[in-house]
Amino acid sequence: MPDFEQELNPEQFAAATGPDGPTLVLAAAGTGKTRTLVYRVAYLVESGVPPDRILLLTFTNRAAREMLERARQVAGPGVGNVWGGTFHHFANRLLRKHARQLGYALDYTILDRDESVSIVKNCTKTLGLQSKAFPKAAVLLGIHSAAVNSDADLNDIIEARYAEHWHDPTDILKVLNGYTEKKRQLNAMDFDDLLLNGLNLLRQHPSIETYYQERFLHVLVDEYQDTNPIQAEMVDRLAALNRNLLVVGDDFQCIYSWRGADHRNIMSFPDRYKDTRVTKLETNYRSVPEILNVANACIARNKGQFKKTLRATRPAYSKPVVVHLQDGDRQADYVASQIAMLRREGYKLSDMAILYRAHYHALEMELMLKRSQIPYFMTSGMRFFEQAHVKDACCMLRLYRSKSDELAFARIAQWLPGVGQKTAEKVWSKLGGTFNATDPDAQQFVADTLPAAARTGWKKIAAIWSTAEKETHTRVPGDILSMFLSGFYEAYAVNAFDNFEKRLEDIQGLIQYLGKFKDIDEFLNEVALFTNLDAESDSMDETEQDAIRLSTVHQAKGLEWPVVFILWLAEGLFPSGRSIADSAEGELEERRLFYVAVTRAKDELRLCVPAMRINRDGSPAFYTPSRFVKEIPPKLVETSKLKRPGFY
DNA sequence: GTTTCGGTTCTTTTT
DNA sequence: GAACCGAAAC
Repeated sequence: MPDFEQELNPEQFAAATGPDGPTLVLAAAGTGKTRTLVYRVAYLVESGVPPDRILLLTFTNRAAREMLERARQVAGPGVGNVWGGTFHHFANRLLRKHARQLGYALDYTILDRDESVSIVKNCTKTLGLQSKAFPKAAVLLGIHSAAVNSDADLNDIIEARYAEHWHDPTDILKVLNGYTEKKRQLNAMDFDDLLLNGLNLLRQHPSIETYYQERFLHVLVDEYQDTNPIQAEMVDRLAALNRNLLVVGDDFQCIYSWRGADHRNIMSFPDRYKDTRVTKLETNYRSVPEILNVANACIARNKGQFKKTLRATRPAYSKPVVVHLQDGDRQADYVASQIAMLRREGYKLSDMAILYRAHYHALEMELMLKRSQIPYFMTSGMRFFEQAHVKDACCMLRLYRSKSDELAFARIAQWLPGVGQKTAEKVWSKLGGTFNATDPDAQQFVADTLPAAARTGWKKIAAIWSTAEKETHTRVPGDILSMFLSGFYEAYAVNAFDNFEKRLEDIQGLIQYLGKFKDIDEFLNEVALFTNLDAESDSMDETEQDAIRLSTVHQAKGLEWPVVFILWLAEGLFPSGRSIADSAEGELEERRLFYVAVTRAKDELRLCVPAMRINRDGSPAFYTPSRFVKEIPPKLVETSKLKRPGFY
């Protein structure tokens, strides 16, 4: 039995070893929130709670994995049976078991963004509504998603968004109803459906709800400030019987309200659970006091929050530096030279991170790192599993395992010359909506139905499934993809992509990655939910090299580095122009985002304030410094103006 | 009727 | 880069 009292500070100890019942842990940044959760899980297991009756909901799958790994080190191997993961992941797990109750087949597919967009586009076209004046598919999906995630009425959302440019909601509703129907027909769910259906399972089927209420003796929720109403209701329902609900969060760090997160969930928690024990974690172990001073000054401007003040434990070090720069290139120069300097001081590249508001803000920085041959990791805007070639490979597996995956069929068919969307649709309807990839007759039928130019290619693809089926007892999942590469895709990729080498390497990486799964189905059931961070921490790259991290602030949530650079602190960029235009709430959330960025840093913080940016068309745009920089009391930072490159 | 190709436009944040 | 649109090519 570990000595909890010795390994935790009094605040953490109280939270980790507290009695049953509703508990709210207000954990300011860097106060050992993860540590507390880890020890709470370990404590529960040590106290005799069966691990598989504990549910730990986290913001990323990686966070759950890391916490459970650490808890295992404290409390032993049994911890591995704790249910852990994101809300989407958990809902998926329930639905893979019970989706029939809601009218889905259990092998439903999960639609990613692109697939959702193209379905909505088709609906718009079918209804004859496409025009310049009609909202684009992505916008429609945004409305739909906002309605689902904030548990609001579509009409209200439409009214709020189109207060100025009024759209008749009937057409929008028509399209979105079409989208819903099509998803049903495809036996598919989008990300929002996972959450909503997961909740509906509990709402509509008392026996299922009771089963899980009894099953989970303890429910723990991380990053509770970023839950939306759907997620909050799901948690409330799951914990309703045993009432052993422990939520951890920091209202200062609520940065996802744009996707329905409502920090009122955390604010009102003590009201909803009258006997809540509230523990505050305010002792910060992460950052030097100079950084905390900046963070505290920043967040003090946001009113209406739980009062928390970060208390420093580390000795004084040096003040964060505000650097005024001419433009993005100078900014990149500056950061590169600082990296070199800090490395000479003994920091590793993996001790440093470069954070920014939006992916495209990293452009000059990335080029500079490439030129200087400084290795970097970047979770780019495009996710690994959303890239065309990776989806191609996945569809190959999907159609092998499913007889009704229209989307996978259509994707595969369109690799073939002379086949586009229409032809793919026709063949699929002639198949009667079902296709068995390993059935020679079905393969032949498709060959006969396709245009002549497509037949050679089709036979190559079909042969892969047949071979896989025949030799399946000796083969691991990745082997199908190896055959796919050599038997078809390499030749295809060379003609289809200019950077085909990179893409083929990615598929090789995917083949490696598949080795982690029991079988193809286990992989396919969850692939749509994998994020870059998940894939990365599973080290898809076999080379674990020292590299600097480039990331959006959102993706940096929960992480920390000794050295942090924040780029593009200019009005309109960070804070983002769109956000502050949207509503008064926008500025508050941007400020919380800045707070999150600042509190990632342990030792060194550099705030970069460029004055100019070259637009895409080559014209210059001039910027004033970010309000968040101007708000910092001058005595809390060092300020330097860099005029000429080379003199840092 | 479909597919393919080439030129144009625009980047918030993500499960 | 990649999504969109219009026009050429099949």
